[in-house]
Amino acid sequence: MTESTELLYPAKWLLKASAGDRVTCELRMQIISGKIESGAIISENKLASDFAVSRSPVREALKILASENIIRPERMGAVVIGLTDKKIEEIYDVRILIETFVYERLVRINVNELIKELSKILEMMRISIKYQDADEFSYQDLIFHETIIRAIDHSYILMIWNNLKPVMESLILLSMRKRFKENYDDFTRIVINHELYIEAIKTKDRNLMIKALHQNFDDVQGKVEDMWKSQQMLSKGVEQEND
Amino acid sequence: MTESTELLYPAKWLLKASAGDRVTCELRMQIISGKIESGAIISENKLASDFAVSRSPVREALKILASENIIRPERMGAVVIGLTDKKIEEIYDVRILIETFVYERLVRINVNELIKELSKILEMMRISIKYQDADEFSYQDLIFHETIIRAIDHSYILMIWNNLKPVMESLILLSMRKRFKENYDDFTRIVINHELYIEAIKTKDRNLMIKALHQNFDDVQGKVEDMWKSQQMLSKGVEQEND
DNA sequence: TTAAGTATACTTGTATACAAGTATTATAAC
DNA sequence: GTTATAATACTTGTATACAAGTATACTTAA
Repeated sequence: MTESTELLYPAKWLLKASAGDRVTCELRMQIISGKIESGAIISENKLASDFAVSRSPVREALKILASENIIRPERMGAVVIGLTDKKIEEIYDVRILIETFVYERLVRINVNELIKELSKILEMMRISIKYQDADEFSYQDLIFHETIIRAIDHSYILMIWNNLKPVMESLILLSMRKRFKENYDDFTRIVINHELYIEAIKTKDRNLMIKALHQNFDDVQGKVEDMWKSQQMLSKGVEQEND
Repeated sequence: MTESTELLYPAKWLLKASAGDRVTCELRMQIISGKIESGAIISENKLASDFAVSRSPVREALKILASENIIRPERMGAVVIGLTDKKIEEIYDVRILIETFVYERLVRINVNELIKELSKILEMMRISIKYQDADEFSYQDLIFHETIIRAIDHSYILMIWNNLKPVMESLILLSMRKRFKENYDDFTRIVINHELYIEAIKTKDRNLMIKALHQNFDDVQGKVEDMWKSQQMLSKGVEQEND
């Protein structure tokens, strides 16, 4: 078995992280990128030796990935589920669901601080694009949406976001890295989309909000799916020649 | 410190469970019931000796309870957050959110099997009431709603439910036990509410669905809150007696 | 009495050891 | 060759040991 020592998850995001977190993030990336294929059976001992850590942090990682539904624990070993097209659509179902809920709350509160914060993040996104830093851009993109969600101070909506976030993060990382290489023009449009977001929140025009939201997701969803499929092909390309 | 050896979580639900699960469920009940008060600081070592297990299953429990937002890990020890009125309202926000989503899907699919399954569960609920088995009733109540959610085969909506479920379970257990003793008549109304649910799904009348849903939750929400507050008082009263 | 520094008793994170159970493989009987 | 049984090499769950870091308390100096 050929083992690539290259890490998929940004190393700088794990500087102060525990071994458990490192294994969790890296293993998640390997599963979602397709480096570890769906259906594969993984065991704690095997992973522990692969990552050169003990079973303790690996157990922690497997518990988390199981709660994210990308692995399924069985009698002996866990089965890798990974992501399907259907599941990616479902993720965006939930994002639209909670962001719609959030917007309904936002129109009833003062959003001045939020607008300022979002503008700042958008500036950061522009810089990330300028320097072609895909990982930083992904980070800011996620923070943008998280900031909106946090604004309504709703612990269980935030909980849903937190449960969704890691898988989203992996997906977006993989997608953005590819787009920076092959579809650099996409990012101009993404920035415009986010400007629309801010405008919709500022004007508190409900219809504009809904429109911006769906426009963003409908657009992004297709893109992310395409990119993800490409990524799947890419990673499988090495060993797969049929079709 | 006075320690009650009485378990809050139904022992029969943990017959084949691991020590980790046992600690998780019991600790969750102790926090939500108020037996362990909000603001209390808990440490792995202390809990391990309290539950007479090693730190391994305790660590597992704390990770889960932290993801449920009822404890907050800090530098040294974790702080008990527990549930506030606001958080209980938020739980029901999310329940309404996802069940509304689920209903929108249900009107587009065949619900014959679902109706049959729900009718069966409702029968079980009636038996539980007849024999005044609060724990069994709570279980069937949760299963009723979970069955509806599972019917649309949506992994991320189900994930939200699964994240919400344990805390819901604890809340409902505490609420139902109290109501069986003090508000036995409530259950007639609960059964009628669930009959309405089934009818709304069967007829696929969207307005009836929404109405049934809100009627059920608005009603239950107030009740659960009241009962929860009473439970808080109750458990604190007992503790004071023991001092 | 007060302030600073050190000793001690905690804490978590990780590695390792052990027990109990399960799947697989090898062996023996037919 | 086929089937039943035993040996084995795995698996997870739990306990324990150890390392590194942090808060607390005590001691000592001024």
